[in-house]
Amino acid sequence: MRVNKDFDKKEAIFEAMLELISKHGFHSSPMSEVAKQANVAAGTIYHYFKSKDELICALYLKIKSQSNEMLLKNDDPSKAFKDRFRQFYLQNFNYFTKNTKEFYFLEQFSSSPYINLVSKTELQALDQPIYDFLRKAVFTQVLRDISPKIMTSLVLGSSSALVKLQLSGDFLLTPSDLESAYITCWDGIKKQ
Amino acid sequence: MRVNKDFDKKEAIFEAMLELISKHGFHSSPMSEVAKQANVAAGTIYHYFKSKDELICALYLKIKSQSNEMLLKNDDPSKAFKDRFRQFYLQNFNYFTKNTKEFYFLEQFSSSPYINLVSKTELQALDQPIYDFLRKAVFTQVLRDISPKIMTSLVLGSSSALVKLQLSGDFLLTPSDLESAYITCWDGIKKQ
Amino acid sequence: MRVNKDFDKKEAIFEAMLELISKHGFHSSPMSEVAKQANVAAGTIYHYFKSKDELICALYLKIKSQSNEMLLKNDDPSKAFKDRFRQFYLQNFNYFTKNTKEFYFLEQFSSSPYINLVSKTELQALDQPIYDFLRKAVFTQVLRDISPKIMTSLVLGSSSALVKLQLSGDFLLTPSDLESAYITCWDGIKKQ
Amino acid sequence: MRVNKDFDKKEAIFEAMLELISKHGFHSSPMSEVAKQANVAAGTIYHYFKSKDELICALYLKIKSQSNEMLLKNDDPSKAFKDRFRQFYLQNFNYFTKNTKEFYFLEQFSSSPYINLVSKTELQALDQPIYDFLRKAVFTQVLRDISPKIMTSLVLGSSSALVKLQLSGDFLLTPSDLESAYITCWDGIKKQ
DNA sequence: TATGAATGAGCGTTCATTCAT
DNA sequence: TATGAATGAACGCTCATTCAT
Repeated sequence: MRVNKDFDKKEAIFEAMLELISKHGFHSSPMSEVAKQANVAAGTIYHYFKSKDELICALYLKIKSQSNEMLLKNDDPSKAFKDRFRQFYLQNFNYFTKNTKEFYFLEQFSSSPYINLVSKTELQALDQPIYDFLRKAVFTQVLRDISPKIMTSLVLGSSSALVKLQLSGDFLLTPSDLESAYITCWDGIKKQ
Repeated sequence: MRVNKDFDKKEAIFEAMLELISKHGFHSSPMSEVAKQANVAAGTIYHYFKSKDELICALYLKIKSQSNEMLLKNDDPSKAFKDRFRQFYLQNFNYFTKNTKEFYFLEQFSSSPYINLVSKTELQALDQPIYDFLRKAVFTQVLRDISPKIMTSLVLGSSSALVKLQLSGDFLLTPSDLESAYITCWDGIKKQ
Repeated sequence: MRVNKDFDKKEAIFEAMLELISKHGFHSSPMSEVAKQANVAAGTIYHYFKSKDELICALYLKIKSQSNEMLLKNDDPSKAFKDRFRQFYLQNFNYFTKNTKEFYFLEQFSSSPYINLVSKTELQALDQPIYDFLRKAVFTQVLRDISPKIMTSLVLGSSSALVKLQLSGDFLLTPSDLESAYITCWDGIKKQ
Repeated sequence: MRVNKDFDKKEAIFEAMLELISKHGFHSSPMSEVAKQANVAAGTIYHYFKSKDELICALYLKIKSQSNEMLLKNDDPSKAFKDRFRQFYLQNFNYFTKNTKEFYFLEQFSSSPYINLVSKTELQALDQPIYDFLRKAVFTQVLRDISPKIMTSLVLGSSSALVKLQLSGDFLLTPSDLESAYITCWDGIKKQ
């Protein structure tokens, strides 16, 4: 099937770029290498993407949306919010700790000027589920009364710092370390 | 004077590289442009640094050590730890919010494979003051009993996420927002 | 046709490099000039050769093997060895005297550290025909009983010195000069 | 003393350049490295030599004249010419076999376009002693009646080929090999 | 005379992109 | 659609040479 073939190639290109950038960074990930790893010709990439920048941006949106989907996948709105937050916090750690290529890529991209190439509204749309998740808890007075944007930043910031610590290899977090980290975060943001 | 001239050129090169990378990223900061902005010949850079990579790494160590020094500059050990923490937390925000080039550069560097080019012991030495600042508070039971490494990650992670939020332009934090953020962090990490 | 185009470009690059090096030496034969003379883009050279050094070495092996083939092309094993030797000796002179680019290039290469970049076994294989040509004559007691390696050196050394003399322009060898040179060499190496 | 100091520096520069070129070739012997090895500042070289090319040419003339002087140093005109020739031939081999830097440098220089930078008359003057040595023997009918220029070429060519063979490491010549080589050469050139 | 920091043209090489097939 | 040879601008870097000290 044509569609599947297309899908496969595009997917292979994405996968190759992800692998290369996560490992070597933007400036050591030439298109020729992407082509080689994706088993396509260099020119083929340009049938799917206008330019290297566009490919990288598309990859970012794809990975970002995939991961965000993952993070709330097991959310159960019928549970107590504290439990839902714990589930979310640990899920985040586990997901990126196991999908390191995705983590390294997202970190690099969002810390670099590349981030300015994607529209802010598109970015906000991607973070909307997490944002909403926290915002509702603010409105229902489960969480402190601070701007949901700030709250989202604080939670995600500390959470990804935790992933970075684990991946650095300097410190291996035990399950009980994780519980401590989660409760530290929770005690900070909960309605006092 | 020789020493001053050297200092000036090396400093000018550092400054030019910092400006370029913070604005355009590693791969859009050619040495030729660095030379131009630093008002030196291209070859001159190579009297001070063996390679582009070495220059970038040296710049990282310089900026990182300068900023870390700033963060605890006004620390007053005679005060209550909570106040000292507040001072540190706000100082961090203010410093990077005003020195955006430094912030963008540090973020990019530490999120990229470049970070692997500097020795871990050297990195740890740079973070030692902050690490010690928090560690002592853990030992004196002012803070929760969790690993100082984890605590450092959580605090710095949430703090730099806050800076990122401010610099993104999406949300301008008021002084009272900052107070909320600080107290959120504090309530999380303090001994319960 | 692909094959012919490849052949043409590679050949053109070889030809351009040969011309430049024979005329200006290694260090005054920039790749940009090679590209220009070969009517290809600079980058194209790197589809065919990994580096300048590799191109130069490949060129040496090509020229060396081509010339060695020439030298014994008209050898007629049914003739008396003395006649065969004369034919070989004069052929050598004539070939290099007419193909001066090849001569200058081979001389420069084999006198320079470049020679260490090609494997000795590969080099020996190229000289094998000439070596065998003389070795057999030693074994059949037509030539003096000295090591074929030494004999090969003596013969080729004096022969290429002759070419150098002619090409220097200081002295134009007549046919009878050549006969004298040949017989001088022959009288030295023949079984006394 | 000034003169001695000058002499020392110039000598040190010569020595450094000789060492570098013999080992790495012209294009891997930067002036900065010459300066370092000679223990002088880069600029100092330009007090003694106008340019790199001039330094290299001066070095050639110096080495060439030194070695040529060596080659006939022990010549004893009262002996039989055959013995004098043998002495010369072996001396040549021994000298270059022991002074390999000089040999490699001379070979590289005289095979490269550099040779065109020195005046032919100057070159001829340097080779005059050897030329005369053989010419007289031609005139006195000890040697074949062929042009002394050709004779010089043949002898020196085969002789330096022998040195090359030895230095290549492929074949270690014994004293008896040397005798064979000498007599081969002699039997070729002597009056038949 | 001696220094060595500074220069900048020019080098070898890379790589995003194109286009004839 | 897919290819990959070809392009050439631009890169990081070198190095012969200069000149203020």
